[in-house]
Amino acid sequence: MLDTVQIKLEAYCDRLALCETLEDLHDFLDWLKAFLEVEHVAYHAISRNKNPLIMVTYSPEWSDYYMDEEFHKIDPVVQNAFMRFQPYDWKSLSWTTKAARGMLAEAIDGGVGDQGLSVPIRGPSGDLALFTINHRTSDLEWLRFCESHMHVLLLIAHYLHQKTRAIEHYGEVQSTPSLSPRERDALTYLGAGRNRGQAAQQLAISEHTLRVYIESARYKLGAANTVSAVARAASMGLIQI
Amino acid sequence: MLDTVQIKLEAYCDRLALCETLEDLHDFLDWLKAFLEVEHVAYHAISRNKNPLIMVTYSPEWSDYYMDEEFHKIDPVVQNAFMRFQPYDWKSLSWTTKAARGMLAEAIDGGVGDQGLSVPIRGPSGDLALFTINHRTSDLEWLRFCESHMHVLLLIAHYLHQKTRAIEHYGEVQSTPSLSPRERDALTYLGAGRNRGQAAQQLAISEHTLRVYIESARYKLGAANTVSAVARAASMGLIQI
DNA sequence: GCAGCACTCACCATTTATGGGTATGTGGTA
DNA sequence: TACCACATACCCATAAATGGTGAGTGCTGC
Repeated sequence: MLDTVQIKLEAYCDRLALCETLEDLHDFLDWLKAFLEVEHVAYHAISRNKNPLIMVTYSPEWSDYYMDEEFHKIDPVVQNAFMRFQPYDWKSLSWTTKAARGMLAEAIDGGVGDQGLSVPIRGPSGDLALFTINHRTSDLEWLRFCESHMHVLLLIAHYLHQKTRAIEHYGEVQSTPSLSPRERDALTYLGAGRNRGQAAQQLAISEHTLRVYIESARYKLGAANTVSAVARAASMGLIQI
Repeated sequence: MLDTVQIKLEAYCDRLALCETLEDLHDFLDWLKAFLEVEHVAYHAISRNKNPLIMVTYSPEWSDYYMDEEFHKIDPVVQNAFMRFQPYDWKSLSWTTKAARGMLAEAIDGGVGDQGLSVPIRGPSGDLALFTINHRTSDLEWLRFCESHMHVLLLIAHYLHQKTRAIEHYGEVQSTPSLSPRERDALTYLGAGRNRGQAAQQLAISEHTLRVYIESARYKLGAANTVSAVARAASMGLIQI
């Protein structure tokens, strides 16, 4: 494990720049694992417009078993990704439920190290990814490693996610539609729990007019109904609930 | 303007660590402006549970005018924050609309530099902030500055946002409710545009049962109706649309 | 072991939303 | 200047959601 903070980010970025496909990225993770001198690195991406993307250096057996068992639904590491901003140590998570403890035990049997640090990364439209480093060492040494590498790990996670987005064409496909002010207003009031009558009253327009906005927004968002339209607008950040 | 990449992040973090209130943070921005040797720095935070938080080193006149005119609704810099992952140069934005061009002209009259770089930062629950540096110089010099400081600016933005979240107690106050798996499933299908009958069918449960989940989720989320519940869950990131 | 929570199923009357069609004036953009 | 997107307004038949009430099983943490 590296003892110094001075990991050459240039070397990292240069190596990352060589990647053009997901296979390249997978090779890159192996390289990164050696570069950081940790036992495993992992990258999980969750995006609404794409299938989940998982790239790990864990054994295929453990990965497959993890997915078959749908462990992501109980894994505190994954669950916390939705709530955290700062990178978090696996030891800081709540492993109280029986299912979580069982999974952890199986993971360690499957070759996963007991020390882990996960870096959440967020992009537009609810785009969420998790970059994880995993190792097997003493608590003290791990703590020192994490503290001294925090800056670098944040940047590594950011650039890795950026590269993945570029390869997967995340930015292009999203094409966040632009809603008119009135359409935003309409969806905002509906999202706040008002029904159409109340929303129309608060916007000082007729309910009929309000409906035009809703349907227009629904069309723009490609939503099948009002619920979906409001949900999409909310998750895209087009409206604030 | 600094010519080298070697800004001491330690100095930055040490200075930031001294901040305990929003006033401190405002002073910090002034310090940071001098530290980076740029004309202005700005921080805008948008969170659904909080009032928008704006801290800038622009003149109070321009800031007030900006808010009075609600320029954020037409400002391409702000609008792009919702769609971008990477830091973006103001020149890369679309200034085609008359309103945007007019605002830009007024901004420059108001003391804002013509060169700008904005760094979007995202936290949990749709939490979005924007860290901006602003200057008045040649395109070439600005480009070199931005390229050479990209790493540092990303980290500065991250830590600044982290500090702001800590001071504003973003993470604590939110108290994101925890939905049961079935409740999440129910809201997810509804958010995807299914009606209750379809959602129930896909979950292989009766429509009556589905309703129990919806109402339970609505109660947990404090939502007045289904639309609001789905919208809140979506904007909190509890479900993926 | 018990309390609590998650999950499952059922009915009925009332309120609300939806889909589809049609029309006009205004503002900005190409 | 021609066109397009936006904002405004209306009707009607059908489909869907809501509110209130009740009850049983199984797992889990204290």
